[in-house]
Amino acid sequence: MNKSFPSIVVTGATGTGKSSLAISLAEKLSRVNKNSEIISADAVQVYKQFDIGSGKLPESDLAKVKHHLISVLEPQEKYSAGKFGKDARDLIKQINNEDKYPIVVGGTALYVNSIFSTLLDDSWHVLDGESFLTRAYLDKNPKDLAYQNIRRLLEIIDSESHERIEPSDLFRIHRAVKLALASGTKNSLIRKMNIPSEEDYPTLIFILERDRDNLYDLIDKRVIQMMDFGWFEEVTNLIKNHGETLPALGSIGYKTLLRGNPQRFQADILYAKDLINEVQRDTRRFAKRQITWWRHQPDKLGWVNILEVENEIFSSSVNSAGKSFNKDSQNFLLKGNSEQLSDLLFDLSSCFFENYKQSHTDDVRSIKNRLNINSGTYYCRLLITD
RNA sequence: GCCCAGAUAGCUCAGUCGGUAGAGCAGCGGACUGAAAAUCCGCGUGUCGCUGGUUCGAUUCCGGCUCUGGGCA
Repeated sequence: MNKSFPSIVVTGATGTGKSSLAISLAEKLSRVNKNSEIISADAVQVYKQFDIGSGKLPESDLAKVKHHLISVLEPQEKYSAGKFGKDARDLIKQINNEDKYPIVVGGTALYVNSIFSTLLDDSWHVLDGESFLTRAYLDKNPKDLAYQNIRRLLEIIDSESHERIEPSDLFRIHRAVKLALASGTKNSLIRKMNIPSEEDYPTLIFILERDRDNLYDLIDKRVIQMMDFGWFEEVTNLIKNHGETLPALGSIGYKTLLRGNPQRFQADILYAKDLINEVQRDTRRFAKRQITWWRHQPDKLGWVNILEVENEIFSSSVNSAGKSFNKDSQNFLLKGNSEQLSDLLFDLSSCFFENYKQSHTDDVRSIKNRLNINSGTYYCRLLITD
């Protein structure tokens, strides 16, 4: 029997309130004897000691529901979307096997996708950029790291990637070269060999949205709050204990405070304001990138909007909850305040799990038959209005 | 009250010897396949303070008005 492992995902831009919404969802599920556990999909929250700036909820909140993949790595450890995908899939299986319901929560889009979508298969784990060939060629020929040379190298060994990648995107050029050298296979070829695993991981994805002004306002306020909570001291301690080369120190805010002068921050109000403004701006830009991603990603990956498919599973839930939220048929999204949407999340999630449980007895495909649609991934856009 | 300077994009400002305008920052749009809070690409968004005059044509020159700085009283 080819068992599949269903899960709920709560994602969206930073500042939309994913984490607390997920906890309230889990609490509601537990009241009807559906125990759930939360898997964080956040590239910074995985690290210990990155607490304030990564926006981790306080211990008291985290303790309400079992959380995974938060504060599990030492600051100096390396992590990646591929590792996350494997970790998350293992956890989803494990949680399902205990007859519980996994809720994936986080804003790291590639991590979310890596669970059930078209990332590389596990077998490519060996390509960690540490292979013999990679080291032998790239790291011992630093000259070839120079822009022109590495582009030419990519053109020779993988012309398709060379075409596809923006000439100035050194980051991706390096990676394509490393991948090709390490695997002996073209990156572009590997991409074609990807095995989608949606069928094994039927997923209902909630994409949280807010009006732009509202979101930016929340972000600006949250940054100030983080500074009040001692974000600068957090960075200072990280540097003192581990140096300045930690992987997560390159992330938003941390990279700004890394350059900052703590004494001057205390003494010079204008200086402090400049630093804070920069962190706020970077966070806003990040949110904008996330919005762009989630605006287009569902179509690109062929996910199914539950409002566009009037199927028997969701329509009853969507319609019966009609009094507590607004269905915006024009934009295919649901509107409501946090509380209303939390109820809706609960309705749709229990419906999704219930249906799955009934129909997957011996064949994963039966859930599809019942839904009468041909994908394992459904999504729903939720506009939070408070 | 008088004198001087300024008024142009969301902000700071440049510019047009008269032919309806451009930089930085902010912003907006997009990409994204194992570092993704990363990395990269694209886009000026405008009653040139208001109002008369000169002119084929005024944001530009002239007059008046309003506002904002600074100075003198």
